[in-house]
Amino acid sequence: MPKITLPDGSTREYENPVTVIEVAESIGPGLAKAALAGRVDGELVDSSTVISSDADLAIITERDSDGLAVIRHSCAHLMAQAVQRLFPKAQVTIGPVVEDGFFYDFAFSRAFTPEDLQAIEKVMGEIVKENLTVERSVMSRDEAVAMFTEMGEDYKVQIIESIPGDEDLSFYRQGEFIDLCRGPHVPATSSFKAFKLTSVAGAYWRGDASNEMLQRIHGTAWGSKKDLKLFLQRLEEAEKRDHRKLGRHLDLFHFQEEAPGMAFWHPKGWSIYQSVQRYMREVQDKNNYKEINTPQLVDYSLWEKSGHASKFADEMFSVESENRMYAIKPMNCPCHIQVFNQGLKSYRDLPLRLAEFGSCHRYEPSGSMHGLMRVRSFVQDDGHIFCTEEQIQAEVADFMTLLFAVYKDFGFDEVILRLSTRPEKRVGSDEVWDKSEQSLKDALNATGLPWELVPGEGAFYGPKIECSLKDCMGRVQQCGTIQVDFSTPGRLGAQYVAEDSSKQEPVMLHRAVLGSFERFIGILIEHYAGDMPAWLAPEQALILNITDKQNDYCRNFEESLKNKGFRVSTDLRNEKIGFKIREHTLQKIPYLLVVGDKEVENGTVAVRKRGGEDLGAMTFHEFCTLLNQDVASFGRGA
RNA sequence: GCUCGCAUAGCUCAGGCGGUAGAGCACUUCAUUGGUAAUGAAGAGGUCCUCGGUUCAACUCCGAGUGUGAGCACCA
Repeated sequence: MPKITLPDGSTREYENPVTVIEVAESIGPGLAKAALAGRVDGELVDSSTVISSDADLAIITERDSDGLAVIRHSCAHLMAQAVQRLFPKAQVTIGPVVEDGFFYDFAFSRAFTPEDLQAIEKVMGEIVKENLTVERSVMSRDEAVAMFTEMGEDYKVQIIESIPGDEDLSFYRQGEFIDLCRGPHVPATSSFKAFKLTSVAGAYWRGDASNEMLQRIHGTAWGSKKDLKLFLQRLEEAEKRDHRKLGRHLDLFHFQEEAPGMAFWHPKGWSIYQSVQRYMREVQDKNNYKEINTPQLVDYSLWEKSGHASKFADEMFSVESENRMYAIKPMNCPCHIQVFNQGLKSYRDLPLRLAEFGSCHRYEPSGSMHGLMRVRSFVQDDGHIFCTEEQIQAEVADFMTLLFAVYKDFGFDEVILRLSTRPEKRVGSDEVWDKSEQSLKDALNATGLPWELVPGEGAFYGPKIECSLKDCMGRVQQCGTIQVDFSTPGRLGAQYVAEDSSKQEPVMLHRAVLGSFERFIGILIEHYAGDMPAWLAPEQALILNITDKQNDYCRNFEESLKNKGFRVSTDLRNEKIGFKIREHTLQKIPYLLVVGDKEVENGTVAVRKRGGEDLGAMTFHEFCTLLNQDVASFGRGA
């Protein structure tokens, strides 16, 4: 006689075991119709699940984020069924839910075309109309293997064989289609209201490049047609923020065939770059980093000693000159150790924080390059902290504080934090790994923000924290990082004299706040959709005349603002004011200063903000105050 | 690197059963001195990514290369 407690705290008693859907029916027919699944004592289940003892129950509908996940997961099955109706020889593999949608990977003799996608979508619609019931069943591993072998679904057989233990497996059937699945799923194929197949691309079986390539079809599914439309609009808006597009329109940088993966920075883009660099230099100074600069070309032997040559030789650019092999530096750490190694270091010198805006080159795989986000030539805001084991924790904590302060100035409040811990192949004792992982964990916990643990993904020399931001299409881009390294200092002979006059190896912390200037600026452009805040804007204000009678006044005003250190220019062309306003608004200049006879007479400028807001007439002094305040606020809260 | 797609004027894009191409914006010139998102007119601008092949003829068809897009793999 189960007693069901609903989310609002009310309870209902039933004579006999009931299903989720029966409970929904007893509450109301509308809810029963909308029910997609249930959550029983916190666990997601099918709406057909029988509840036989007292339980907490929530009815899941499309309004629930879990409900949306159920729809999407079921939609992946729907798509697989449609694919197999159209292409009986296509084998199914896996079809999980991803952000905003789902995908399913198929093994098929050829790639699917956009026309195929349309056909698949059409068949999906037909299956929805057929209103097939989705039924759960349970089978033993052996039965399942036999069934899929019989069906010729080799990939499913592999999946089942790789599931450990001999627990029973659950399956979902709708019409002629059956798939191995944990569920839960929607009760019937009529549950789908809005879906769309978005793209097709190759993907390796089991994510391993040595395996064959499958065909991955991506789709999206929503609780209503309206939500689907909103999503598609959101995608369109996001595309407009693409830094590659804005980089061209705003004349910031370009790429060309002769230098793949290497940006040509134009005056305006370089201005942003320089502003970011000036800012970082100041931050580093304030935080007791010593800035250095090291060679671009270093004899190959150093990379052999550091261990990078053996691991990354294919990704390093090398140069031969006078029978000597050099590598263009792919990273700065070995060079920083060379600086550390000059002169005898004492424990009193630690922690020693060296920083460099270090230009690096890496031969990134062609398919991995992406605008400014992943390039072959980039500059890191690199830094290495040489310290003792005891100092790790405080240094990591300080770094995280610094990083958040910087991100805040750039207008980023949402940072994705991840901790990558010891990989299988590693150097250093477990004790040391315990300690360094713990230091990083403590630092992460101290931020008070959620973070994700990624076991086994650390570098071979130590664990790391990665701080990522999202680009306009929701792709996660790693920016800041801090990594503990117990290995490289030793390999390259770094030592300091301890209190007991013994020689000790320092611990090295690799750290970067922005990561690379290129990627970070790419992220910034997308974050602001090109509307750079005043402190970063290449041109902070532009003075516009109405007629050429005001030219001298405009030039004098420009000169005075430049003397105050502002980035200003004039547009005195013989064009109508509306035309010039439009043009410079499209160029996203923060302030447009209009000067006509009225302003000349009163010694003012008419200030128009980027968004179109009219701030009225201002004197030189008033405008300076305004711009100074704007610049001083950085990008906080923008 | 892998799968699939794409490459035409500075930019955004049309176009053609194989007979060397067009629009809008930008650019140049002229007129216009106009108060907050496009003044009008005229002009100039292209080895249709590169190299091979097929063909009387290739920007168009085929192949290779390069770059690029989406996804996968990689990311010290």
